[in-house]
Amino acid sequence: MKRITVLLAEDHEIVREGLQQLLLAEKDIEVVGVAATGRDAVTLAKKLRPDVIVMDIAMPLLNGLEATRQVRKAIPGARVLILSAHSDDAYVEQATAIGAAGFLLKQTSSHVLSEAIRAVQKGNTFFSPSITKRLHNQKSPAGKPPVRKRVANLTSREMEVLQLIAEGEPNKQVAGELGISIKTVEKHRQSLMKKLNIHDVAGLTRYAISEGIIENSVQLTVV
Amino acid sequence: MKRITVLLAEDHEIVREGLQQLLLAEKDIEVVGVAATGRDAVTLAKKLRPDVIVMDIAMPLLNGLEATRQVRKAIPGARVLILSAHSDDAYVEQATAIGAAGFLLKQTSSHVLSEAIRAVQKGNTFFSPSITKRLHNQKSPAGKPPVRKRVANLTSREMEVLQLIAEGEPNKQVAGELGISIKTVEKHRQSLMKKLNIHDVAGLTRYAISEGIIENSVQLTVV
DNA sequence: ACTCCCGTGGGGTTAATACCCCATAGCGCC
DNA sequence: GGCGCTATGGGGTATTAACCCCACGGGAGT
Repeated sequence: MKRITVLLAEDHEIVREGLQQLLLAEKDIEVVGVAATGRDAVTLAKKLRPDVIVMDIAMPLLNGLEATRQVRKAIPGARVLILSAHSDDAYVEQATAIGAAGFLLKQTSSHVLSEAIRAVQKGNTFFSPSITKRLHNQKSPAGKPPVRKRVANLTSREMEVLQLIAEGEPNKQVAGELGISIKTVEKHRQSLMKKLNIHDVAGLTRYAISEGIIENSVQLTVV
Repeated sequence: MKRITVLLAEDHEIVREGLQQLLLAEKDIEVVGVAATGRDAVTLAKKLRPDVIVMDIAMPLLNGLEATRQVRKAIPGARVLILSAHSDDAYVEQATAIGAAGFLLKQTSSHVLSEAIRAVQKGNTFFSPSITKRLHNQKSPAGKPPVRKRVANLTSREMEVLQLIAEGEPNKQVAGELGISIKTVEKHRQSLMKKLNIHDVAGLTRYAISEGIIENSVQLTVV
């Protein structure tokens, strides 16, 4: 029997290994890779080509939604199952917009995880029951649902840079992690500042938090 | 052999069951109860009297720190191991102040969890390495109380400056509004950076938001 | 009385940022 | 083919931030 290969992207190691342990009990599922950042998730997804990618949203360096976008750009058929602690409408909406195959809340029962993975692998979609319910409630045909367009008109690269800025990284470090020159980072920085009409780091950080690009109070003090 | 009895308090079911699965592999540890809210944790702790309580901070109804306080009030000898995604100094300080036996970050390796449980059960304390390091940097005596200084307690002036920084004002503007010199603003800035162990504007902004010093949702487009 | 801390300022250095100029290459689109 | 956009880089400059040094006066403890 061919087992379903899974890439697990979740930044908290204890949680990640817990999930791995859970999936270990499923005989038809095999975790072939794990990632602690969105960037690693993208890299490993290209390399391993797993059947399903289980992707947490709140991750350092590159958040799960942006990582999903990049993965699906590189591998159009990739099946991504979003795993999130929060069920903000903006998250769900973005997830579906970028072609995520499912959206699972962390507060749902754990045995649902394997079900969702199987469903997604088959080409179906899988959303947490509470989310499905809410989507239906909101599917009012009347008027205009406040469908806020993504995040301004930022490009994928600008979103990446924005996240790293909001996580407190100086341009030099951003450049190193993205493998580009400081000048290019500066360019992206200025572009997104112009687009957002926000011209200081504090404002960008507040924006990133309010848009869910990063979690509130991310402590990245490596020290 | 008497196994160490553990009460697991964590609101996200998937994560909780993952942890449970992890602990299932440890032959000397037995999870005798689980709780999804702080209130349940307190109730179950009184009823089950476990050797160790593993307590997440972010939980509905009653957060983990407050739950810990109540548990230790009812059961003075209770051993509580705090489990948190964030390592804010304020959290750590509060945790030690209310008599938590340990503080574990979710981003530490999972096998540390069982080690920490064993240490705590024996009456020792257990803190994540990175936290220990930081506590030492803040020059606490090597004695029993790991910390006694008010770590995150800023002076009112520092609080003022922090708010203005987080709102995106440069030092010059802050100085103007407070009617003091730029040099003094710089001084306050450095003082609070040292106290919070946060050394960039983005981090200060995140901290200010997480502490409720400024609002998140509002866009302060002063420019 | 004496120390500790707070608030107030000044002097520096080095690094980083915000903002201009410029260019090349690739891509989709009409 | 040209147009717009994206991403990549380089050259500047002026401002700001982060981090040292130093000082003085005034309250609050002990």
